Amino acid sequence: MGVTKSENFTVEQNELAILAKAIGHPARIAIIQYLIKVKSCVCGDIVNKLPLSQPTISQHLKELKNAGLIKGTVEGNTICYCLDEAGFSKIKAFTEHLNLYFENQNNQCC
Amino acid sequence: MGVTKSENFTVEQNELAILAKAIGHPARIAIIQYLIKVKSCVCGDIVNKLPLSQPTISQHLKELKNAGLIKGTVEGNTICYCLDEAGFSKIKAFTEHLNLYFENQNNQCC
DNA sequence: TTTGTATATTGCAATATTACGATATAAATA
DNA sequence: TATTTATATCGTAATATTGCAATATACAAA
Repeated sequence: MGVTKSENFTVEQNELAILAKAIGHPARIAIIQYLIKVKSCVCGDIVNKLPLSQPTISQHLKELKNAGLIKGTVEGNTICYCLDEAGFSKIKAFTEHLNLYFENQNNQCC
Repeated sequence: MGVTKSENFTVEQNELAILAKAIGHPARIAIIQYLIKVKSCVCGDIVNKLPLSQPTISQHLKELKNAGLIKGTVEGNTICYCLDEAGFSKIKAFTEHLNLYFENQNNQCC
C-alpha cells in the first residue's frame, strides 16, 4: 500500500512520527546541522551548501517547515531560515523519556 | 527517483537519518513507547498491543532492529524485545546539540 | 508424531518519497 | 522597463515504504 494507518494511532504518536520522519533524511540533517553551526538565521545560501539541486533543496526545506522544525521569513529577495523551537521541543520531551528509561535500567533482561 | 543520494553526505548524517527515519512511523513510535512503559523486555505480546496485522508488526520490529533501536532475544517459542541503548545514544548526542542551541539563542533573527 | 502457537518471509498492490529539468514568480537592480 | 537573482512549483521517472494474505519456520505441548 504505502499508506500509513494514522487513524489507528494517537495524535501524539502521529506527531512524533511526522517530526522524526522529517529529520530522517541526510539532506535535512545537513540543513539542521548547518543552522545549528551558524548559530543564527541563514538568509539565502543554503542552496550553495548542499550537494543537491535547487528544486530538491527547496522541497526539503518545505518539509522541514511543514513539520515545524524550521521557520522561514521572507527578506526581500531571499528567505531567512532558522530552527523552530516548537517542533524540537516535542522531540526533546520524547528523548527525555528515553533518557530516564536508560538511567533506570534495573530490570533489563536482554 | 525515490533514491536518496547518501554518498553526498557524511556517515554521521546518514546514520542519524536512518535512526530518525526508523522512528518516523506511528507504529514504531507505539512500539518504543510500549517498551518504555513496561520498563523491561517484552516477550511475545507486542502483536496484541498494536492495531496492525502480525506480518506488518514483524516488519516494523525488523526495521527498528536494523536501525539499532531495539534488541530481540529468542526465548524458546517467543522473542523478547527491549530498547537498545546503542541507537538511542546517537540520537541523544544530536538532541543535546539542539538543546544547547535553544538555550543560547542570543542571536536569533526570525 | 501431530497439533498448536509465535514469529518470519514472500509476493504483491497501493501509495509515498526523492530528485531534477523546465518553468513560474517575485523582488532587486541596471 | 528589461534583466538578473532567489526561491517555488509542476511534471515526471525511479525507487521506497506500507500493509496484508498466504505461507514458512521453529519451538512447545499433547
